[in-house]
Amino acid sequence: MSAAEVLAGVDIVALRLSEEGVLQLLLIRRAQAPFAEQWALPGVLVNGRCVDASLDAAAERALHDKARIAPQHLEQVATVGNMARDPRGWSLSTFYLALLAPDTELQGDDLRFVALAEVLDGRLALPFDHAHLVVQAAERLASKAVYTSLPLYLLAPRFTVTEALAAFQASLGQAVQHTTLRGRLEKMKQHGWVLDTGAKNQPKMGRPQNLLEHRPQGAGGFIFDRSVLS
Amino acid sequence: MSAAEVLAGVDIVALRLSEEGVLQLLLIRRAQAPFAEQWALPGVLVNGRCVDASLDAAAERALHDKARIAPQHLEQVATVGNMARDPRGWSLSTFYLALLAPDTELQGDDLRFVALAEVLDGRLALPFDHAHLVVQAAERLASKAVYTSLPLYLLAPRFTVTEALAAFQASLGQAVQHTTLRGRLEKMKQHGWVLDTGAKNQPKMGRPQNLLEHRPQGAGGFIFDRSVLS
DNA sequence: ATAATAGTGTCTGTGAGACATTATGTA
DNA sequence: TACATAATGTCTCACAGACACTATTAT
Repeated sequence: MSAAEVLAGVDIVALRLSEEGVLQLLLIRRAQAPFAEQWALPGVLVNGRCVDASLDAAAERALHDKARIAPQHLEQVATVGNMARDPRGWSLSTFYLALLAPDTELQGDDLRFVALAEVLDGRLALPFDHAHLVVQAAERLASKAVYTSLPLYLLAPRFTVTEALAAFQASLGQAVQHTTLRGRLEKMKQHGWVLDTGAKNQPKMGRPQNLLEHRPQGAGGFIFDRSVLS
Repeated sequence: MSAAEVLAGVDIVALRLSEEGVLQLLLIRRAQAPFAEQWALPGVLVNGRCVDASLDAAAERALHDKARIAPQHLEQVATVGNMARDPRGWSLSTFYLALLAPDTELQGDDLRFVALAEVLDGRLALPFDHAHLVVQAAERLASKAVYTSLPLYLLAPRFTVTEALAAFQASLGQAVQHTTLRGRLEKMKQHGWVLDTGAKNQPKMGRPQNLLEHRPQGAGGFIFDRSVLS
C-alpha cells in the first residue's frame, strides 16, 4: 500500500462573545506559504510524523500552540475535501467549532479577533475556503442554540441572565424572549447544569442581577425538548 | 512542503429497514489486506491520484463502485483519526450515514446485510474501529429522528403510516405513539413534504391503509420544533 | 421622584402523551 | 358475527410567545 499523498489538516473556528454582545472570530497571520502574511483560521497539518494521539488532540494542539488558548468547548463540525480548496492540490480539512471565554486575551500581533459578521457577509475575505468553513461552524452554533444550552460556553462560569441572553441572541442571530430563557435556565437548575450562587452583580444602573453558575454535567450542552423559536 | 503521509479514506454506514422493521447494516468482504476476507464497512481511499471531485463524491463512489447502490440519503457523520485504528499507521476516516430503500438488493456474495443490533451490542465484531463508526452513525440517526423526518428516507417513496412508525421506532430504538407520528405527517403535508395519494394498501387483515408519498423539499429531512420524546 | 434594569405573573397557542372510540376490511 | 388493523377524537400537560406588572438599584 503506497503512501497516499493527501494534505490533511485541522482548522479551528474559534468564537468569542465581545462585551457588546457580538461574536468575534479568531484569526492568525500565516507565517508560511501559501497565503503567507494573510489572516486565516488557525490550524495545523496532521501527517505521519505528527505527535497527535488523535484528530481531536490535533485540534487542541492547534489552539494551544498557535494561540495559547484553551477553549471552553470544542467540537468537530465536518470535513471538507476537494481539489480546489488548496493550491497545493487535493486536500482535507477537518474543522472544529471552539467557544472561548469572554475574557480570552491574545498575546502577539499575529493574532486578532474580527467581527464574525464581517466574514459571514463577505466584507472580510479569507484564504483557502476558510470563509466557507466559518459559515458552516456558525450554522452549527445557531442550530444547536435552538435546542441546547451550547451558547453558555461563550460565557464566564459565573454569568447573569442578561449575558446569557446576549450569548443566545448572538448565536441565533435573532431576538429571544428573556422569559423563555429564564424558563430554560430554571429547567437546567433542576438538572444541576446551572446553580444559583447567592451573589449579585450590580450594573451601573437598575436592580442587581442574580449571578448564576454554569456546571456542565456532560458534553455538548443541555438538551431541551422544544425549539426556542416560534 | 513534503507530502504528508496520512492514510485517508471514507467509510459508509449504510442502513436498510427490513420487512420485520429491523435495521440492517451493509457489509462487504474485504478483498485486500489488511483484514482481507473479513466483513467490514464499504469504503475507499482518497489520495492524490483519486478522481473524486470532493469528499462527498468519494462517499458516493464508495457505495456505487463497491455495492452498485444509490442511497436515498447520504450525510457525513464525522471524521476519526489516530494511530491505533489502522495497523498501517496514522489514518483518517471520514464516515457517512447512508439510508437505503427497503427494496435494495445486493448482487454478489461479497456483500451482505447483517442486523445492526448485532454490531451495536458487540455480538458481531468488525475490523479496524468500524464498530465504533457504526455506533456513532446510529446515534446520529437516532438523534435526528427525535426532531426531524429523517427516518422516512428508509422507506419507499410511497409508504403507509405503519411503515413510517416502524422506521421511526427502529431509528430511535423505542416506541412512538402512532398519533404523534400522524400529527407530524399532517404537519409535513402542509409544507408539501408528504402528500396523500388517494391510493390504499390492503393488508392481509384489517382496514386498508392510506398510501402517502414522500416529497423531500430540501436536504436532511423536515425539522419539527418539538422532541418526539417525553 | 424618575429612570433604568431585573425579575415575576398571566394568558394563549401548539403539539406530545395517553387512551378511548369509530371505521373498514378479512375469515 | 368475531377479529384485526387503521384512523380519529378527547383530554391533559409542558412550555414557548407575548406582554403586563412588580422589584431594586442609581441619580
